[in-house]
This record gives sequence, C-alpha cells and structure tokens, in this order.
Amino acid sequence: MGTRTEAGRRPERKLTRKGQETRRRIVAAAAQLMYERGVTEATLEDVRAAAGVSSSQVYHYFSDKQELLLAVIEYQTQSVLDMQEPLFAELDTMEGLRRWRDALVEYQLRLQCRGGCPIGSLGSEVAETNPEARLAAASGFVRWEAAIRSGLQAMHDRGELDGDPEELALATLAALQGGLLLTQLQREVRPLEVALDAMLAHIAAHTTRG
Amino acid sequence: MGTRTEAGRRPERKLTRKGQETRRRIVAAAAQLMYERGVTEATLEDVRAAAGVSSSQVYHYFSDKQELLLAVIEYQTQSVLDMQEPLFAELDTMEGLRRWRDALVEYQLRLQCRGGCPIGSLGSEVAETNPEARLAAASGFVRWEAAIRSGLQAMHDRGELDGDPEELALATLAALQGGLLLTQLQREVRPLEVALDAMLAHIAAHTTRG
DNA sequence: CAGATTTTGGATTGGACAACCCATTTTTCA
DNA sequence: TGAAAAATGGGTTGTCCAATCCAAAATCTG
Repeated sequence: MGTRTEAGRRPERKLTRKGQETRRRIVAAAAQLMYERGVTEATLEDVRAAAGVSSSQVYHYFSDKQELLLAVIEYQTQSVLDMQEPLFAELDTMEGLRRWRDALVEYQLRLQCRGGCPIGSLGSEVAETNPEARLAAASGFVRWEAAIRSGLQAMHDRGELDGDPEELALATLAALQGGLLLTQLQREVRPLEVALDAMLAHIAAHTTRG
Repeated sequence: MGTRTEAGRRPERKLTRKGQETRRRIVAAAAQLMYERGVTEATLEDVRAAAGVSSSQVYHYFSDKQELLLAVIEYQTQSVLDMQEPLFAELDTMEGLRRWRDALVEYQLRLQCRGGCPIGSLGSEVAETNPEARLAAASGFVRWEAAIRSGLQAMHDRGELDGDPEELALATLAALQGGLLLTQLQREVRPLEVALDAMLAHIAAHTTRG
C-alpha cells in the first residue's frame, strides 16, 4: 500500500443489488476494524472474516487495500455527519450548541471514551504516508466544519453573533478534535467536556444576548 | 507486538558510555522514523540502518519493538517539553501566552505543516491497541498540561485571572492538539492559528485587565 | 594484564499478510 | 431460456519484517 498516485482506481462497475450489498458489508466491516485497531493492524483477512466473504470478494470490489481505505474514510465521514445531522439544524442558538455538546459527550461516555474520532484517527494515521487518504480525511473535516459554520452563520445573519463564523467554526472543530484525542488517551470524558465548554463560552461571549 | 502486559521489561543493565551512546542513537533514529511514517511503517530494519547499527544491537538494547516504542514516547515527550521550556516560564502573562502561540505557529510553518504533534500522533496510533503506550502518551500530555497550568495558576494567584486555571490549561492543550491535527491534514497553518487565538481570547476575556 | 562482561556483526528463521489465480455458481437481460 | 456478466470459494505465492542465533571484537574491572 503506501503512496500510490492514481493507478488502480477501479472503473465504475455495474453492480447487482447483491453486489452492492456485499460491497457495503465489506466497507462496514473494514470501517469497524480500522476504527478499533487502526488501518495497518486491520488485516484484509480480518475484514474478510468479519464481512463473511471470501478473499476474492474483497479484491473483486476493491483493487487493493488503499482503495478500500479510501472507501472507509468516505463511509466514516458520512456516518459521523449523519449521526449529528439532527443536531446540526439547531446549531444556530446557544441552546442548540449546548445540546450538540451534550450529545457528543454522551456518545463518548457510551463508548467508554474509546476510539476517538473516526475521521481524526484515520487521518492522523495516514497523514504522512498516504497523500490521497490524507486529502480524503481533510475533505471530511471541511464538510464537518461547514455544518458547524452554517449554524453560526445563521446566528450572525440574525445579528445575534459578532465574530467571524468561519473562524469560530474552525476553532470549535479543533477544540472538539483535541478534546476527543485527550479523552481517548486518558479514558475519561473530562477533556472533551472542558474543551467544548471553553469554546462555547467563547462563542457565548460574542452573542448579543450573551 | 500489540498488547503485551508486563513481560520483556528489560532489567536495568549496566551500560558503558559507548553503550549509552548507541542506545541513544537508536532511540533518536526510531523517534524520527516513527514521527515521519508512524509506528507500524517504521521497520526495525529502517531504524537499524538510520542509526548505523547492526540488527543485534537493537535487540541488545531493547527486548522488542514495544520497548523501543515506549522509549521513543518518553524521548518525544522530553523533546517537546524541552523545546518549549524557555516559553513556559512566561506563560503567566498574555504577552507570554502570545509569544508561545507565535512560536508554535512558526514551528509548524517551518515544518511545512507536516508531522503534527509527536506525542499526539503516536498516541492516536497506539491508543486502541497498546494500553501501555497509550498510558505513556497520556502521561506526556499530563506533563504538558501541567506546564501550561503553572503559568495560568500564577496569573490567577496574582489576581489577574478569574476562571479555573486547570480547566483553561486543559482546554488550551486540547485546542492546540486539534489545531495541530487539522493543520497537519490540511497542510496549512490556519487551523492552528485560529484554534489558539480563540483560546487565548477566551483566557484574555477572563483577565482583570482584559 | 587477564578474565569477565559488554558490545557488535551478519546471517537466519518463522510467521504474517497483501495480492493473485482459476474454477464454480449465481444473477442478469436480451 | 440461454449466453454473457457478475459474484463467490478457497488455495497459492512472494515479500516483508520481527525476532533469534552464533560468534567475534571491544571494553571494563579486579
């Protein structure tokens, strides 16, 4: 695997319903395993077994591990955004921001502070050895940031927030990522809570009805 | 490698001056390679070659790759703290905090935003598969956080800061880590700048001479 | 200086894993 | 319904790498 520029990109193939389902199962299994163990420790043999397919299926749907990895990053980005989607719509009030914060903390508690951020963990692992995967993770974060910014922008447009929504959104995402990393390493949720609370307080200080 | 509970801990051996120097060279080479490529992609053959030693030396000084990894985490923690040490002493004023912020940004620029945080990257990679290494990285962060807290505590003790220095230090470290991760993935320094600026503004808002 | 200990060299082994192959079965669709 | 395409099964291969071994050289210490 490692650095691969362009070759091996699978051409759009015609997939039957069954084929799509099998492909999906492989990606989901790979995502789970890469999340639990990291990319390099998740072997294709593990993926194969977890997905309940034979070795040739994996290579039938993906030209190599790299291509599977890219699919996993895409899949995790979508999962992370989907999970938060109901909360994103309400990020245009301090109450909504606090509910979002609470949900993130709750979720980490449920996971016993394991795993960290699916995008962040993958991104960190591949950043220096795999340019394509790095860009995929970066683009996941761009989408995430845009969702946060959208709420802050709405507050700003209503005249309830002064301060740059772009910068506040980026800073909030950074605080979240750093909080998740420290939480993952310390196995306690406090770093995430404190990081998000500080950033929300910072935002609140810029609201007109502060 | 992977999960190893206790066995293989090298008993304190008597090292000659030459032996100490060789050991140091191995750790430094391993630290560099693991920083550039990650733990799993840095093979002992690479380390061996980079350190200019033979394969048996590596196993003479470390019982296995796991033990070398732990030494590397220790080494990187010390490096990161040593590098900032002159700045830590001045974290008890807003000017000192800003100089610290500027130095971190400068440093990332010099690295072309590559590599991220030496502790954070290692920690993220090993967090879910290697409890001992996870704890080592976590303890590195504890020391880092303590250094930041010490400055804020001094401000607090002088009555120039209200707000919990512990929480502010932890939130600042989280913002820094998140900023570094996003900077590493996007290959631009803005996320780090914005994240640190937001946190410093948050701290400034709690100073009496705000 | 001599015996013991530490340090070094290079070759080897055993296992793991990504990637490939061919044959067989199932599904599609004309 | 029958030929083409897609999906599946499982074995194989070649490489890479952590870890081990057997000496030999350098260094320490009494």
